[in-house]
Amino acid sequence: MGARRGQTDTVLDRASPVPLYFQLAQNMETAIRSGRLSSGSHLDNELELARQLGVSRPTVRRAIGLLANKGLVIRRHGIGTLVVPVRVRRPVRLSSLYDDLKESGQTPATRLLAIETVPAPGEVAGALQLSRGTRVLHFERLRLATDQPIALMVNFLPIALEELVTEDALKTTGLYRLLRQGGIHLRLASQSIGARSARPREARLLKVPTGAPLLTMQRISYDDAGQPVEYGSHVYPAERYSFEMSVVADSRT
Amino acid sequence: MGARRGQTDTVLDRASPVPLYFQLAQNMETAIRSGRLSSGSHLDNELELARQLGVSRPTVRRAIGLLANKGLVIRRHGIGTLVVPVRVRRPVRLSSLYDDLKESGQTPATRLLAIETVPAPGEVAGALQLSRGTRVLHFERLRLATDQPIALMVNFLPIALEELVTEDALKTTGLYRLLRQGGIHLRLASQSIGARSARPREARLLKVPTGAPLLTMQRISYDDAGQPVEYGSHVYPAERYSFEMSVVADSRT
DNA sequence: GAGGTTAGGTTGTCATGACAACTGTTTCTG
DNA sequence: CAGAAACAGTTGTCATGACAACCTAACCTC
Repeated sequence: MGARRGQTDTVLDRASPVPLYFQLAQNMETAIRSGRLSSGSHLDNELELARQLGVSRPTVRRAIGLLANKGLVIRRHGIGTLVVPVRVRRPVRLSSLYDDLKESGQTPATRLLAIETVPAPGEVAGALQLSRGTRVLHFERLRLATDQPIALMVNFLPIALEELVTEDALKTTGLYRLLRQGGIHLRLASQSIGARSARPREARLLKVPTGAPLLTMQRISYDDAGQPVEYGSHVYPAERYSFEMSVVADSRT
Repeated sequence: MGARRGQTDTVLDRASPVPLYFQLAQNMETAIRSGRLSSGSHLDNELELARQLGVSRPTVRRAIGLLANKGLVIRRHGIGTLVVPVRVRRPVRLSSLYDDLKESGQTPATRLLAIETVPAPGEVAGALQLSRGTRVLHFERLRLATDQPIALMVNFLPIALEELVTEDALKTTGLYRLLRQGGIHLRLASQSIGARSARPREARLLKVPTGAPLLTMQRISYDDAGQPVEYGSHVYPAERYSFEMSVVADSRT
């Protein structure tokens, strides 16, 4: 016996606080990444999936919509939904380098070079929407992956976060995880990626020749309420770091 | 007389082929960017908006969802939806450099350095899912903004597009616009942003010193059907170019 | 006055139903 | 045999209704 099951051999938990469409999307993503749903194959149609899983079609559509936004599947009007060839992606997102490294199996380490409060320089004050000279929390970290330096990060935060972001905490945890633990939910960031030559101090710290090409990123992060929470200016040795991302075209879905 | 109107002084056209939620999202985006909806202010609640506009709540939600994904508004459960401070954004998207330049008021120009068919190098063959050595269309362009070189772009396309992407067409139009006109809808791209030093030829073309830092981008674009359509390898002089983007955190919306 | 409780308003989730629009195939027609 | 037309199957759009979860502020109680 046992009900006829389709391609998604999953069980949804209606008692869970996690929404059904989200559970479903995760299950499908797992199925795709594990190869249970092979590249290029058609998904069952939406009505059929809804019937199999005992949910409504909008719920199925919403789950598939998430996957489509991630670029894992492609919908085609009149045709169906197909699974995209899986590729390695490191999407640009609001997560910490620490998490990313851990996920990829490397052993991350942090050297805290400085932590102090300073008057905000002009650019920082503008970014954090403070008046110039307001004292802010400033720190500088050197990030290593398997003993090789991969990032030099300078950060400025509003002074109110001084108690949350402490010296000890920074040595063992990434900044974003810290903020999340403190109940601060980052929702939005604007960032700029560029390049320039390594200055002598940077070169020494990152163990590259002076003048070597560096990737640079400036980022301003905002929380739930739209308040700026962090200004970061990071540099990465170009031969050891790059940004991978997948981009989905504006489709009206 | 005249019906009471809320913050979105808009008219929706039910006869238009453009979906209502999309019309609404565009109207709201215009209102936000023009300042008619000021930063930090609350939007009317969803039911109220639905009533004002004569549409259903799901339609309003979908429109607001689009804006939230773009980072223009932030939704807060139990609170409402607020307008995010407007900032200059150049989101990473599937558009052409040509379009971007035109939008920002510069006068773009293109010098076509080469166009020919060649056997696909290994990396290109892999990207386009062809067997190594298959002939592909290859071309190289130098892009200028107000007579200053800002990008050196190398592209490889399947040979089938030879008739669409011609020498004359490339001189006057961007590649992406060309493809769109040819009925090819790009839906997805995976790209990698990095940096390295300028080689002599690149330096000469881009008018920077040899060894100067360059931003690099590799991109593979896929169409509707998930087929790879283009492989591009571009370099930008770091002092004249950077990637601006806004990132929205994974929220379950 | 401080703290907990309640009420009202908001977004979040989910179901059901209906029809439109698009695609590929089959069938019909000339 | 070729082209046009009908058809079946799919995703796209939109409406209505209901309840849950969450936040703020006012109120009540101690």
